[in-house]
Amino acid sequence: MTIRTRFAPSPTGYLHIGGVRTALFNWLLTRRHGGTFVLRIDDTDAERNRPEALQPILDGFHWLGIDWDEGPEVGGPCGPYVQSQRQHLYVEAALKLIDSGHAYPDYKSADEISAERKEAEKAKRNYIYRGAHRSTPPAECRRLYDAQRTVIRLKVPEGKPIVINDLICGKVEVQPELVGDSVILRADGRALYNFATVVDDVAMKITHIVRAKEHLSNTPVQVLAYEALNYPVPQFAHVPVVNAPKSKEKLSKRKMKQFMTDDVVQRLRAAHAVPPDWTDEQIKNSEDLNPATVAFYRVLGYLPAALVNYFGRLGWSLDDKTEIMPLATMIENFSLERVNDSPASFDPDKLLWMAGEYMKQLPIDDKVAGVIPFLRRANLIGDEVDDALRRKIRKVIEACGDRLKVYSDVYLYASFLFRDPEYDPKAVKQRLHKDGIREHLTAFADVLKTIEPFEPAVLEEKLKEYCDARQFKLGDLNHALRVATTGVMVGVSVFDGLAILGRDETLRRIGTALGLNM
RNA sequence: GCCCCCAUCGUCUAGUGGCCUAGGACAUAGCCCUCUCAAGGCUAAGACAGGGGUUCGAGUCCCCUUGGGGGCACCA
Repeated sequence: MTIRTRFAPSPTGYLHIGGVRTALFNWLLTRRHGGTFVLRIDDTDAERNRPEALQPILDGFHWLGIDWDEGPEVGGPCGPYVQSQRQHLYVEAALKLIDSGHAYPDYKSADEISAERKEAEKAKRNYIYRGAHRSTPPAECRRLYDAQRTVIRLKVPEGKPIVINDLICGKVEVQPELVGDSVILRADGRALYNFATVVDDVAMKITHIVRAKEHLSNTPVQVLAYEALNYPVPQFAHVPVVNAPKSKEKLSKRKMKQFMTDDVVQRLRAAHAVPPDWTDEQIKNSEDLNPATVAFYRVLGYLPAALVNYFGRLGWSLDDKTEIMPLATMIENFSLERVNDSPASFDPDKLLWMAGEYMKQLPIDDKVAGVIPFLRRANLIGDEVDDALRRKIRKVIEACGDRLKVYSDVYLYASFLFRDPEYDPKAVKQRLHKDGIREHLTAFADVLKTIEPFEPAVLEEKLKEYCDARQFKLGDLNHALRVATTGVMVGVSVFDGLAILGRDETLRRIGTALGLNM
């Protein structure tokens, strides 16, 4: 039997990290077994559905390299893959259930029910709803419904427990008297999630439903729907939710706000990932560029392979040691048995570490190609990249070395190589206002005029010579050179930096720095 | 309130009754390297929620307690 799985996001405008992890598990399982992965858009709730909200989700998957065999863009034999276009199927199925005695129309108003529910809550009684027509004969139910449309409810059969054999949670039993007769179709014919998803999963021949644990409580109703429709119940695997960092609560945008640091805001601005007139506060409250979304990591220049590896390891493990593994290894070895039973907290620190590991392994040419869009967006380079510029970028990347964990790190370490320094007053005060620095900087500038070739190793040698001869602390002059030429205290090696700047530019900047009145 | 699920270092995890004096990774701290920042090397600190069973033997199986999470919709 070949397996068929699906991921069914609702179009919210962004791809959430928790969703990606679930999608990834589905995808890995499917690729492992050579099955078919279906992407379906669950937009039954019109209020949540914005037409432009789908593309960011598809973009996110494309970027991560998670592809689907059937769904939007690619089509397939079970389409359409958008629930709003399948409404007639849900109506059809619901009517079938009325005729077979598994469902009934219900005329009690939502207000009345919620009032009863509130009352029950107040009295600390459990509220399980059963509609008036649950014992009305099917033909009569149908006559009533045809005469006056209303909501249709699924009739929960009493007597035997509902059993779910979950691939991750094991056997879960629920007593039917604890499950209310839930609405499957609204009066206007729109289906509810619990019903639409079953009808679609049946129509799309889904064999394995891998989804977040929060759906486990919905599952009994869905199982009843399968049984009522007389379809085989698929395999369920409820994966534990992803929690917020160092937290026991589900990951949410609000919980991630603390990771919108000033550094992040600066990078987002530099990359022009947000409108220039936004305030810091607006950026920090952004809906789609939030540390709980995939797009956030994309605009900061995380490598997609690192995200896939990280999320693949969140809640699943290969063995007792392996952290970094090629995608092929993950696919070959993925199994639901090794998915943890308990929730896992998302750890941005570990993700960043992993991003660095992937960046280290990336061939230099790929790094150059990858960093160019980031330089461009920040206006550090223009649209044209000629050979000379490409060589320079290559040198910059080499100089950055392992400092570059994500592409936006280039802003931090190497911006000065593409534009004039922005002198940080603190750096100037600390490094340029020391005793003797001005004199030595001036004198060493004369040395720089004669250095040949103007390359890192030679520069380093000459600086050492200069300092040794005058018994001056090498570090002090070095730091001064850095601040004079870059404006800041952190960056690539001073010698690499000077060599890339070139002699004339280096001397010009030292001159500027010496004239600085800060 | 009711139902369901979960429980190993701060975090991700290994552990499927003896291989466990509980292993690895991130983060943390110290030292080394060093022109800053990274990277790298070495070291340290750090966990079986508690209580009962079962067993020759329990992190591992069972029960209870506690703690946490999710759900109880004409949301998905």
